[in-house]
Amino acid sequence: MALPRIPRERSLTYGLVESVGQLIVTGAYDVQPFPTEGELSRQHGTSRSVTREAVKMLTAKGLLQARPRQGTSVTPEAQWNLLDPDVLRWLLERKFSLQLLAEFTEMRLAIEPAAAALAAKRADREAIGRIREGLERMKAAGQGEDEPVAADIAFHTAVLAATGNRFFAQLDPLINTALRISIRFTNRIKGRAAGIAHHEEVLDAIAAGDAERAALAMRSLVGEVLALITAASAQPGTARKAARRTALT
Amino acid sequence: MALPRIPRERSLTYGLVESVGQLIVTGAYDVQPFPTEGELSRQHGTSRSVTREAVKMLTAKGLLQARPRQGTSVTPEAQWNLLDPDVLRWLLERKFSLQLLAEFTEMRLAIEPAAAALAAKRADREAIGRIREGLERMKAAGQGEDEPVAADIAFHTAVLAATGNRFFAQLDPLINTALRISIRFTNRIKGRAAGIAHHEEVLDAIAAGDAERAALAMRSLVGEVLALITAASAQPGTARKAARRTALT
DNA sequence: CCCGCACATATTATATGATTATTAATCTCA
DNA sequence: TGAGATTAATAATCATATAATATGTGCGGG
Repeated sequence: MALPRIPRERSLTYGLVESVGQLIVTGAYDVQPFPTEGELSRQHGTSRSVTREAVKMLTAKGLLQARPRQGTSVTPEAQWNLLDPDVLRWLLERKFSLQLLAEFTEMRLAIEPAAAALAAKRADREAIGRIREGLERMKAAGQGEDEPVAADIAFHTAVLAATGNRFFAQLDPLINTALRISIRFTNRIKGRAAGIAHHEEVLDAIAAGDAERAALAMRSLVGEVLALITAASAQPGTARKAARRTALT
Repeated sequence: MALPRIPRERSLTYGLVESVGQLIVTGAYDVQPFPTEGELSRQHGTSRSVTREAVKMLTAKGLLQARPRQGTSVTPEAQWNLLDPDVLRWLLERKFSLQLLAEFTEMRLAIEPAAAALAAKRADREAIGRIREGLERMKAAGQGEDEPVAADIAFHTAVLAATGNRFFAQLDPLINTALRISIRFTNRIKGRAAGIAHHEEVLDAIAAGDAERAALAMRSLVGEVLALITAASAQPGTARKAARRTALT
């Protein structure tokens, strides 16, 4: 039996991508210009090869652009590939804003009901089984920190996978990232019991093959999250507290 | 006045990213293993630095993974970042399939009606102006090849931008890519007059601030495209013809 | 004072060779 | 047979040199 084998992902290069990526999204280079390759190498104690490869990866994610004699620079925020899981994670963890979370949730509100409808239409037994599994885990989970979140995420992941559509499935890492943040935020405000009822309704509708009801149920589920977020952002002070809570390190 | 200044994007590295990216998505490495850095350099006549940087960019897009002693390998297709504009473009241009186009259009069917609704709710005058501009261009366009397509794309781009939501806006390059392919495909089947009427209805609803009507209009617009695509894929032979039409080079 | 051209210059882009770290595969020995 | 040590292949990293490319600078002429 093959071991799960932990992927490395902790080479100097990947480490540099992480650090510099986080620095970029937090706006560290909004005032001072982005350093040249040489400086960047010196600052992080890496060779130029490593630096260049990290810069190239960040370029592929749309965060940087480089031209000879002009130097490397941070691209305008509008060009960042927000749909890259790394970029979204850096933004949500390092530069959290209720505004950003709200915008993402608006997109979830477009995507997830459609996903539930597709899943219902497709009615793949095995896939539905995995959705049910996620729900059971949610119900069984205690008041710990990690397991309820993981179960909730597993539910949404299973729904996206059940669409049989590669693009919906691709949104999974993004929604996972955002959910981890989002749940941490909404759990304080609202108990989990109501949430479970909603999830149950989604599963029922999908299992029954009722696309329209599945979409409606999912819409009300996500819509409630969005309502919580927008309500919180209207209330001054909450944003700062939320940022503190979600910040890691 | 600063010239538009053509971005380079044609360095050896970017060229290599393009070639290898296209080779990967077409499945060239499904049978034979992905070459080692040294071989890849030799095959493409580039130095190891260039090769490594290109590999790193493709790694950032989720197409490759590398580990010492094991070599570089193509990641399972499920891990490819389909939401990266380059990856989607390579797939649609080099390994076109009606199935993929249909799946993407399913996602459009979830996204674009919601975008229209958000645009209507927001009712930003300037943004609506840009949507109208796209529509005017569509009406004015002759039977040329490029301008009608560009105008149609401009319309959809403007709607996404009018949402004021960064994530919807981010989907623009993806939808642009797919639209370029999609229009080329559907135009053969169906005249453009009906299309313009639908677009007009979307604009009217957004301008009137009627979110629900905007969503419905957009849904029927995109839904029609999806119907064309699924109808075509049911009809044998069409797929091959479509692939030939959309293939570049 | 302004324009246009050559030229210097800073920076990324590319090339090359060597060294190190990682890990799959093999071998050794109990 | 199996666990542990060894080997070897490969990416990862380092160091250095050269080339290409924009950007500024200064000079000459109008």
